[in-house]
Amino acid sequence: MGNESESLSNFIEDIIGNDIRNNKNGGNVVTRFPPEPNGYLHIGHAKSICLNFGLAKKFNGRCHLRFDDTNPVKEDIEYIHSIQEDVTWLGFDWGEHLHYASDYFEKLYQYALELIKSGKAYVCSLNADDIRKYRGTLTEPGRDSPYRNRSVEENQELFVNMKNGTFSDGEHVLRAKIDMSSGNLNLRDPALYRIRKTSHHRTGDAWCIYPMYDFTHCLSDSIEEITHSICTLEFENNRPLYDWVLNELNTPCHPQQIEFARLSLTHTIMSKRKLLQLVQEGRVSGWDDPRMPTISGLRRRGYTPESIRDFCDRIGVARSDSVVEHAALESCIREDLNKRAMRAMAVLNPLKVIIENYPRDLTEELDAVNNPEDPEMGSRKILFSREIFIEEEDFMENPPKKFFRLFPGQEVRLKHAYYVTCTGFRKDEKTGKVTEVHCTYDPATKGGWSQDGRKVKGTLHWVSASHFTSGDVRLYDHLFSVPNPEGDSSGKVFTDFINPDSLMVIKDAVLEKGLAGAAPGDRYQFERQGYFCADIKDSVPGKPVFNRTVQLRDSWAKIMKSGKENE
RNA sequence: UGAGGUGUGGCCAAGCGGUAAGGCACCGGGUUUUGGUCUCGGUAUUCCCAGGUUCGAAUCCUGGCACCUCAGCCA
Repeated sequence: MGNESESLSNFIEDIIGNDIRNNKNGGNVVTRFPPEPNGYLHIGHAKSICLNFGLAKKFNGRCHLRFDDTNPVKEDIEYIHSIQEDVTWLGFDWGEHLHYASDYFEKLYQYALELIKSGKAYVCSLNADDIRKYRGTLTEPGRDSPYRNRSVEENQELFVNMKNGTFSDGEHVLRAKIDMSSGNLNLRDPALYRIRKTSHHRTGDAWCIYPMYDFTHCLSDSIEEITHSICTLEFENNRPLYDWVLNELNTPCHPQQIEFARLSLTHTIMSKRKLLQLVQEGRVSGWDDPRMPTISGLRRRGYTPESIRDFCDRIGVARSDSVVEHAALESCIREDLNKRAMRAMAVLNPLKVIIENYPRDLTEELDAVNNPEDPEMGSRKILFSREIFIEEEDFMENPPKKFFRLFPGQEVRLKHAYYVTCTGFRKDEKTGKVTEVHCTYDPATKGGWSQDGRKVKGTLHWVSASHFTSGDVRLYDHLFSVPNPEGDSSGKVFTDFINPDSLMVIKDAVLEKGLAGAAPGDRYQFERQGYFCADIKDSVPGKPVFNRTVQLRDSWAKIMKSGKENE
């Protein structure tokens, strides 16, 4: 890894660079990636992972993986496993620094006691509804809770009893005593601890009170001696609270919170809640459905870690809200796979071609280059015979202008094989569908070359009709048919925009024989079509199943499309 | 109408007072046994708007406008 060229520096690197120059934090750089284990990681997280681990690498520091597991009702061990797998797959290593906020529960509890002792926190016995009413609104200040002035002793006793399970959920809450009239609502005596009589996936029933994000995150950062705590823009309003907690308490250090814009991608969604909904409602096959923007979905789709890292590099890091076009992601995987994917021929919608002057009982072995971009990948043998399959769309009875594939009288090249000329075809009288095409071949063009210098405009991929393997091919498209599925202008919800054609399954496609040996996860370019990956769950040698990662650029399709639009 | 942010081509994004990088997308030429790749060229007289400072402003100042975030005992 790491062959990505050093991307242009961003504002965060500038800040850290300055800090190092000023010997802040003794010149150390320690970052962290702090996911909550309540869902699978997605491409937006990849941006954060690349940023945090990338910064650590660039400045010779380290990056921790820390699970922000303070809400047992939403979290699960399954997510802890998947997150570690995904970060590792992306190519990053947290070394010894795998941490859990839950490991700090005791320390956090002591800090809370300290805050109570100094009169900066109190137990509030208002119910959730009343707390909201007392909070005021965006434009009106809030009012002090009637419990705001309980004595330190009373607060201590109450809090200890909260911890001991004396009370039930929602009866009390520990609050910071800050400023009920602050313009920043986060400072209007935010809740620090709540009672939750739920077992935690790691601490079991050891606790019945759980700390809130604002209390936990800054202290966890400080405990781990994080120097730069990087998060997304929506936490900007929480920064004053982050700083308040660290200022009021006696902590190891005071990390600097820096916010950047989260990633949005067109034609998909990034909300974990909505992705979970897609999974739960069975709209997709799971978190790792190849249409999902999750790391596991992209992996199954055939994306490489390198391509995702390159993408994160290209999109940059800034503070303005942005929506990156999905085409930018596709460009990255095409560039990567063009260089490394083995070529193969596969016919998705077969149309039989009979080469009339080719001997009936002859089978030839022909050489096919594995990757024209990389001679070191060598070549393979492919089988040719009198009857072959070509792509249905590569033949037209009445072609439009500039169609240089097969049609009556036209000569084309069969890739790696021969020049053939169409002499006729058969059609189903009822459907009007072409059922077979007849050609003659020129024996002097073996390999696809003509000694007489005769040029041919079209080159088709093909597979011998008596030498092939069959397998299912899954053609994926955008999960959503509109660029911004979140748009609720017309009262529609995101599921209304699900693309009904996001998955098209081709049963028993005609595949070059060698493809029978594809191992799960193997990636190929099917000539003239796109990049495909043998499914890591469903593909087995001998009966392969391929997922289309991305199509090749198709300027012919573009011409046809714009032609239709201009009609 | 409170507080905090952001506005540079279709989409990202550099730029930090010296005369608009780069990528994606798009358009056109060339090469090509993938209508792929590669390659060459084109695409912002202008940086949300209006004033001002300056020899000189996307960069500094003033005033507007637009958009985003915040009223969970979620993170």
